[in-house]
Amino acid sequence: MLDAIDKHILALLQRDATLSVQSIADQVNLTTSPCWRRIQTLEAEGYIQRRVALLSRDKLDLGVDVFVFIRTDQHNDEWMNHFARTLDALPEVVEAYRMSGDVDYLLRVVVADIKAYDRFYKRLVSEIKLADVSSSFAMESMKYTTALPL
Amino acid sequence: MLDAIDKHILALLQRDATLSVQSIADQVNLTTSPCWRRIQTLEAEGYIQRRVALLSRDKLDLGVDVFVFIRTDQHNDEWMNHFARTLDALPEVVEAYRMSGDVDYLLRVVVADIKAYDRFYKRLVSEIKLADVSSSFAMESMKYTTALPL
DNA sequence: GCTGAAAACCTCAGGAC
DNA sequence: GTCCTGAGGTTTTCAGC
Repeated sequence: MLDAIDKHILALLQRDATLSVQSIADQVNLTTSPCWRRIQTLEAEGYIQRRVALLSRDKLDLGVDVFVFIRTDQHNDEWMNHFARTLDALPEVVEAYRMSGDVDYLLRVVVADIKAYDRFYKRLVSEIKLADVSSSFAMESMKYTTALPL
Repeated sequence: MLDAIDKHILALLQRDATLSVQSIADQVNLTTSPCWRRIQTLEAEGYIQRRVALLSRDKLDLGVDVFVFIRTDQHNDEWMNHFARTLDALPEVVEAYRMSGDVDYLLRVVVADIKAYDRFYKRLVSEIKLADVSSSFAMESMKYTTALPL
């Protein structure tokens, strides 16, 4: 299990992975050696999965979020595997969830504009058999964080 | 504007920010100096926003995603600012969008279990006046990536 | 724009307490 | 756990193409 210092280290790293071991050590009141050892352990045990760069949606002209609500009448394994592989292969799909309730799947899709979404949509429905697809556009992203609540 | 090499560099970094300048340079067929300069420029111009560590949902016992669909009858600036600040202050809210269509806002909330969601829900509705809130639980996360389609 | 090399810096691992 | 040390690697700068 994690103690308060480990949690503190994780909280710092999930906000900024460029922090040097030195500055993390300072902030959690440790010297570099034990702090470095803790980070190694957290990485080895899988608490830290990866370190990534977050890019600018604006700069890259990918300003549109579309939520796609999917209903299907297919529930066999073969179809589900095909569906999962198709989603993996589509880079515009940044999130996909199997849902409870009346909607079977929920996707978040990132595209440049409505035309780009239309192209994506056509490709999606051509590759998978879906009973019902409805799309909802986000007007504004108010919050987006990769930081988990610790 | 970005050339193919810049895009390639961004694609590599958004998958793995631990890559050394050396190894990126190799993969895009440059030497370290120009590659390093490009990365600096990409950072300075805001293409690269930040570098973060992604933590394990499983390890941290935060396995549940809840989508919260919100309708409101308040549409004035004051209410919206209060709403935005409240969402910012709630770490369980990892994403929030203002939507088109019949739902006004869509949140993704990360919690440990249903009880934790109930606590979050009570806090949310106690802090903001909302006309209608409906929650939908994800059974399974099929895809989650921070990588943008380039 | 690029190359190549040198300097500065930090990480990483070890030993002593 | 701290403190210190040093090797090794990485980042960064600089002259030259």
